[in-house]
Formats: sequence, C-alpha cells, structure tokens
Amino acid sequence: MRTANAPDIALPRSHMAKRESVVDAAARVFCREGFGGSNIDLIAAEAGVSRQTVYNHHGDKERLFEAVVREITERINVEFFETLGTFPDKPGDLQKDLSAFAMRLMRNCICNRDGKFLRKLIQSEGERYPGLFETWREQGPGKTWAALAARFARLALAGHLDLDDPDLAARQFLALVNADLQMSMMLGVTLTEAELEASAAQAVKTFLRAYGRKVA
Amino acid sequence: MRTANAPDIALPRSHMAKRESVVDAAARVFCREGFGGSNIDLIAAEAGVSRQTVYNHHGDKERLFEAVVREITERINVEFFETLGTFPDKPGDLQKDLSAFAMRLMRNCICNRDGKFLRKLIQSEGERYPGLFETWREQGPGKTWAALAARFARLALAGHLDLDDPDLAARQFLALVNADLQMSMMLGVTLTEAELEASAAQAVKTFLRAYGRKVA
DNA sequence: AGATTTTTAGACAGACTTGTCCAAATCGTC
DNA sequence: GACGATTTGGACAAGTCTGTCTAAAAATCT
Repeated sequence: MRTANAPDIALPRSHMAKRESVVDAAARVFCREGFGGSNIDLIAAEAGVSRQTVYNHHGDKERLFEAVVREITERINVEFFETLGTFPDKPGDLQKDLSAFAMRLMRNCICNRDGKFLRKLIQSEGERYPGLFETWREQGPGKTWAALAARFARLALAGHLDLDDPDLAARQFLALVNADLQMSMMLGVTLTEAELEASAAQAVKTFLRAYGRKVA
Repeated sequence: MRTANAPDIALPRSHMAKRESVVDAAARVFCREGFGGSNIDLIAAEAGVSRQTVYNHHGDKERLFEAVVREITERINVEFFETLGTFPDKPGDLQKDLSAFAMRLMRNCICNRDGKFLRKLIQSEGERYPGLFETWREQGPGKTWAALAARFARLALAGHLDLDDPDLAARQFLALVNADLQMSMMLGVTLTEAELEASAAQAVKTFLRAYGRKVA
C-alpha cells in the first residue's frame, strides 16, 4: 500500500514518475510513428525504462495507447480552462486583449506539445478507434468550445461584439487563430514567437472586422 | 513497347488499370492504417491484385508510398486549378457566388476522397519523410494558394473587396471554409450536403463582413 | 495460333514484434 | 541492515511482415 506521508519526492519517484515518463514517451512515439508503426521497445527505450516495466504499468499496447489519449486529454483540458480564465471579459483594447488571449491559447493549448500530440493522434487514429475519443469529444468540442462561446456571448452582450451565433463565432475564431499554425505544421516549420504574434494579431484583426462593433 | 492505337479500353486494362487500382488501394490503406500499420498483402487484396504485382509495379513499400503521394498530389492539383477557373471574377451577388465557389472547392478538392487522403497523409507521415512532400509544398501552398490569392487581389482591384494582403485573405478564406469541415472529420461525422452548404455560406458571410466593401 | 509479356499463387528465409516468464539487481521502507 | 516491492535484462514462443523466387496461368500482340 501507499504510505501517503512521503515528504515530496521520495515515494512517487520510482513508481509514479516512471508511469508518467512512459506515457510521455509513448505519446511522442505514437505521434511520430503512428500506432501501427510504433513498437514497445522503442517506447521503453525513449522512456528510459525496461520493456517489462511498460507492460507492468499498462498491460498491452492498446491499453497503453488508451492511457496516453486519456491522460493528454485531461492535461489539455485543465490547461484550456485555466487559459479561458484569462479571457478578456472587460477589454480595454479589444484587438490587443484578444490577440494576447489568442497567443496564450496557442501557447498553452494548441501549439503546445500536448496539443500537437492530441490533435495528431485524433486525426490519424480516430477512425480506427471510434469509441476511444469519446472522452475527448465530450470534453473538447462539447465543453471547452461551449465555454469559449459563452465568453464571446458575454462580450457581445456587453456591447463589445456584434454577433448572433456565439458558437459559430467561437469556431471561426479558433479556425482563424489556427490557420497559419496548421499550415506551418504541415510544412514542418516551427513559427518563431514573432511570427506567432503576427499570426494571432492578423487572426484577431479579421475576426474583429467581421464581428467588432461597427460603432466605435 | 506500347502501340498507342488501342481502341479505348483494350490495352490499358491490365497494366495501367492495375497500376491505378494499386495506387488507389494503397492510398486508402495507408490513410486508414498509417504507413507503419499497413501491409502489402492487405493493399494487394484491396486492389484485387496479387502481392507480386504490387512489387512488380512499385518496387517496395517506401516507393509505393511515394508514388501514392505523388499521384494524389497531381490529381488534386489538376482539380484545384479546374475549380479555380470557376472563381467569380465578375460577381453578381458576391455572397452567393463566393459561397458557390467555396462549395465547389470543398466538393472537388478538400472534402474529396483524394483531398482527405492527402491531408491525412501529410499530417501523419510528413514528419517522417521530410523530402517527400516537397512536391506537394511547391505545388500546393506554393502554386495553388498563390493563384487563389491572385484571384482575390483582382476582386479587390475591381472594387469588390477591401483588402491589403491577398495572401492572408486567401489563407483565412480557406481556414474559414475548412473550419466546420475539419471539425466534423475529427468527430468522424460526415456532413450532409445541406450542412456543407450552410457551412460554406457562414464562412463566406464572415469573410465578407471582414473583407467586403463597406460601401454597397 | 504462336510468341511475348504480365500476372498469379504459393513457398520461402530473414527480420521484427508482441507479450510472457524468470532470476538477479535495485530501490525505498522499517 | 533486513525486508518487500519494483525494476531490469535477457530468453522465449508465436505470430506477422517484407521482399525474393519459382513455375504455372492468363492476357496481349503480331
């Protein structure tokens, strides 16, 4: 059993830390090689752990994959809601505040290592595991997006935006913010901080041209 | 040698038709299972061809994959430029004409079987084959997007749009048009024709709110 | 019809994977 | 320092996959 009185790093070091290390390595490898192209030995090596340990912790390859998806989804979700807490409800300069928010979103949720992994895993393996991404679907599009839409709705109600369909606005906001990012990822280029900033600014500018109050 | 006087379907049947059948099946399988998860037997079976034939035509798995990417890229490119020919240069109702164009784009290039395959292959295998998608990069973002941007520039010059950066506008146009589509694909849902139409209309509406002439 | 090319089915070796098992080494706790 | 749990490395069987080779069958061309 677990004597839960360990100071700080003594107890979890071996067991829990290794578990996390395995999940991280597995995410990296699955993401890079695809599920079919990955092998447990490589994951174990990349995690700095013996193969047996991987099996001890997660049973088999399929269950390891599920664990990876589950854990990353959770992490991303936490991060998203944390970031959503910084949404500019009472903006001074809407362009500036929304751009800054978009930047935080990119950095913490989209451009993020976890974000990249999850998106890629969903796209490449989603078709083969119809039930697997249920959790993501409920928590991702179902909850986080709705929450973002609600913020836009409040902004509109407060007279800062002019929109009818907050859900649509939220989707399009994300699409615009993602536009350059996705492209650069397809091209295999990593955007610099400055480029990221410019991309966010342009996305928000277009968003506000479409949804900003006509009356200043 | 090839005596190029065959009536219509006699000559190409076996050789060329089989080659295409193999490429098609390979695209399907690579796309579904990923490169690492695919196996030649399955591809051969799905193409209705013996395994040996696959090897005769394409050498090995790697070269088969390259052939798939090359051929699909070419097909998409042709389709894109054909569709681009229907761009509304002299629009009557800009909202209606651009929506219709967006629909054609989705149907012929994005939502298309080839389009889905190529996008997925780029996203899942692009990282592992840095040089492989060179052709796509040059012909896709390099040529087709620039061509689309040029059309928007002309539209702006003719006084139908109000924009400074046609490249940015083209990227954002595509991002908006893709927004719902990509989501539905992540969710594993196939949009109905009506939903597709609504999605295109909303994308164009937002695009025109941002870039349409303020003066009617 | 006869000659030539392509396709086929199956066997095959070599390599790689998965998942299990086990004895020795390591770690953290008492 | 001794104890119990975890980890390790390596061996292992069973299975899969690639890519080659063969001889027979089918299709194509002249």
